[in-house]
Amino acid sequence: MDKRVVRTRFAPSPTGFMHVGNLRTALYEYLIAKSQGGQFVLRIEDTDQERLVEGAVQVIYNTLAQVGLKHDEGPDVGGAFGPYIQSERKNLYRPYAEQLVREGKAYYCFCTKERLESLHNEKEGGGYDRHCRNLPEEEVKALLEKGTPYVIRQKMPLEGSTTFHDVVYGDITIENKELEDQILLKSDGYPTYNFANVVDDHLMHITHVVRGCEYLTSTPKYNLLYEAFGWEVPTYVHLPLIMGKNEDGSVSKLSKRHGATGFADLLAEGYLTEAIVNYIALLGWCPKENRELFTLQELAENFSIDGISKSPAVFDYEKLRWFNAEYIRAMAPEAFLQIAAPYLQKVFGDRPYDGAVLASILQPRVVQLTQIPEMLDFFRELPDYPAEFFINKKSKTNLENSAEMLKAAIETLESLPEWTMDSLHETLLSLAQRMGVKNGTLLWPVRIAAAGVQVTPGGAMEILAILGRDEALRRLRLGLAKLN
RNA sequence: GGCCCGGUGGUCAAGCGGUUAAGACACCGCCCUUUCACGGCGGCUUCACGAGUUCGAAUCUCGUCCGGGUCACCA
Repeated sequence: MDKRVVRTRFAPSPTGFMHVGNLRTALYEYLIAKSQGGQFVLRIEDTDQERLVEGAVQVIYNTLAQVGLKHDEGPDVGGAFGPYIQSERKNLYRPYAEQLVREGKAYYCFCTKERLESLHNEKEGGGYDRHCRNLPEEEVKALLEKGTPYVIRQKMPLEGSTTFHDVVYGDITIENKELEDQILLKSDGYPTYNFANVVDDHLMHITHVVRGCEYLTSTPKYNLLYEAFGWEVPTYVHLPLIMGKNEDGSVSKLSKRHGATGFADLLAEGYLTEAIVNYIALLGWCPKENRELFTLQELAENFSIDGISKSPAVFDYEKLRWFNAEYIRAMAPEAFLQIAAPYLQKVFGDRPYDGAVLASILQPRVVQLTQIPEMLDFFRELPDYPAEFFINKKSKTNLENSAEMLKAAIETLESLPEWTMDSLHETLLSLAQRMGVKNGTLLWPVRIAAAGVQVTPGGAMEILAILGRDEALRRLRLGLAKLN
């Protein structure tokens, strides 16, 4: 394999839930690879047999596909370094672990979970006491022959320190005495995440290990493993965490209590895929150029590792909403109507509606698609409203002239040959002119009568157009009746 | 608690020894206007603190404080 080719991997464990933090990691991994003409690999890390979730792998495939993070290799698309699911690689890890045992860099540990637990409870922060680190060879052999369950642990150096380099955080040094003799192979024969990760990243020729910075302090263990095997250490890229704001003003790792944190949750709340991607790309990364709107393609063209920030970023739903609104406004009306269809269905049912007019009033106003039904509810059914709604100071309307306006409007509109935005527009404006009143004086009562609410998306003409002649006229007459 | 990382407005952030310390979101005001939006214009708020180094520090060093992460047969 050509060493110059950048290869990154997204290595999620299938939990059935795509947290935005994970999604951002995947995005950056993709962008780092693609911005340098590299390859992006998907690997499923399902070594925890107790946590398997049905259908979870499919969620990963679907999310990546929907977001547009196309992987070059993976369980579903194949590749030269498969299999890409760790459970299918199970037998491959043991020889590596045993190699380290032979070389004196790892050892069998027969301690029971109970012992470890009590150890944990006894002295706080104690950790494993390396009880089995120096068991006599005969004893190990005897225990092994008896079939005693065991794990394989890595022998950490007792003294000195380990320094590694991270592209975003620089050199980081950790005292070796802080490092626990971590488990490589679990008693069920599966490797631990840490071990499988190193072995697979090496075998799959991953050049850049990109992950959240919660792994920063365990990175020396990785390096020690690479060293033990004599493998080349990858480039580390640790990402700042995404935080959520708590009610008391403090922040902590973004979690459910902060609101929607899953990609699917965000979609259900009416956010667009492109807006989510654009927003999370900017959470912890800043482009050279001072701009914010990027397609995935444009992100790949502009991404560079030195723009990654060191400090944690608070997930701001307000900003996400702004991105969403921007994307909605930028859509072609047809495309907008298509994604809005399920929400429009709630309002109009099977009734036909003028899509063009609807899109024109909705697109500048909708921030989250989920707002649509509420925003348009007055179309579904005319609300019961008080006559006082007709009184508006700025439009110079009162109960008397509102009746007058409605009467005139009804008469004019009844004979309107064509019920379109253009003709409504022209007719109503010229009517106001003829009556010698400002536009608002005529249009306020018309809009109130047509909608039955004081605040509406769009103006009187749009509402009339969408309502259609019969319903529009019916509502205007109802309004007039309210004033007599 | 030990260790690790961070700290520019409420939030995301630019900045890499000399700037009037960008920009965006949010908020406030004005304009536009057919209500609400959109759009336009303007405003508000920031270098955590203290010592150094330097002619000069948001930028470099140290300390303090604050915040976060991590200490599993989870990943």
